[in-house]
Amino acid sequence: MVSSCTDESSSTSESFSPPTATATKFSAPPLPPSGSGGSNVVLDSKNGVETDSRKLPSSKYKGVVPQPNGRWGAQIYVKHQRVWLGTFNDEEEAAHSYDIAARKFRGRDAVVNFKTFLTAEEDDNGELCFLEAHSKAEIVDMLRKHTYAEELAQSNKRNGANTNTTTQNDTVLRTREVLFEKVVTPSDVGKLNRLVIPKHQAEKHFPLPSLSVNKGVLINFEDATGKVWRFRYSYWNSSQSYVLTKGWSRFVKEKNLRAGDVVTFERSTGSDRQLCIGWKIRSGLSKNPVQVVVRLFGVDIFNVTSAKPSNVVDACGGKRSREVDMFALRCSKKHAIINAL
DNA sequence: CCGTGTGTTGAT
DNA sequence: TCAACACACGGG
Repeated sequence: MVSSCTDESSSTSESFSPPTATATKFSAPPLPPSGSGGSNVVLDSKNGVETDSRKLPSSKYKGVVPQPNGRWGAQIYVKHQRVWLGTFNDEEEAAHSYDIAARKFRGRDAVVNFKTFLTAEEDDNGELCFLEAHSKAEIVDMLRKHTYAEELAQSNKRNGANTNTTTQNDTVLRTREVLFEKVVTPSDVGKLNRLVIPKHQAEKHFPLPSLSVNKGVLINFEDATGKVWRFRYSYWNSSQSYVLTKGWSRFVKEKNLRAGDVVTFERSTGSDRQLCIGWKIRSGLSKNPVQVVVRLFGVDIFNVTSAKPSNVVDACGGKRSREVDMFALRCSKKHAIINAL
């Protein structure tokens, strides 16, 4: 079940910026009175040592931290930054959430609290694919909202119901007609948060209803992972150009698009005629050589051009691999690295 | 008012 | 990376 996911661990930087929500639905916890209040000091009967009761009990689980109200928080560190995974009533629940995140962020070999669920081959596959099929941000969001189990179950349910094909290989069956491609410019991936669509292509494939010319319309595009991207599409009189605006920068960020990369606009040939969007690293500069550009914090460190014929590095809707970042992780000072190179 | 989750620090 | 700790912030 190779499915469409290529990139080993996939994904890069994503924004995990859920609103500072409160405990979300779930069952209201019958909280123990625990030290929400006073600054009492308790005497430990065994050794007569003073123990401050305010001190929170540490968890035996990795990635789990105590909360002042007796609940447990889960967190994982990625690229020197903490990613908050939510708060939970049970220590174990928090630990499990950490495990899931660890697998998503660090792959199947991640060190986790409960080895159990990551050994099986068959049963586990469903979860592996599920993890593959969702972005890190989505997984984190599910964990924080305590909806992971539910969504996983639903996903499995869907797959189980469809006996017609293999597991998740509908992406293989789904054929797409390429409408056009664009080599993105620096400004397409810059701070302008817009992608200019060549006029000819725009008018040919994305005609704007005359009424909407000014306000623009929202268009959904599905990427190779099945994720749907919604962009505002409109015409800018000032520059007399068609552009994708709102939502575009998210795509650039998640896919880590760089100037020179190619964005592909496709349309499903199926009955749904779903619009799709794909991307590849650099265009076939010259026919075939594969170009491996190693970038560190946006700086091209080196640039290997192999003799291998296989054309463009297709990102498969996944995300640009980040070997370099893996390396970078080990160093604390960005500039130190750059200078060192 | 209360809990979450961030800011921060020090240790591994 | 990681957990401990303090507490600012935001929801109710």
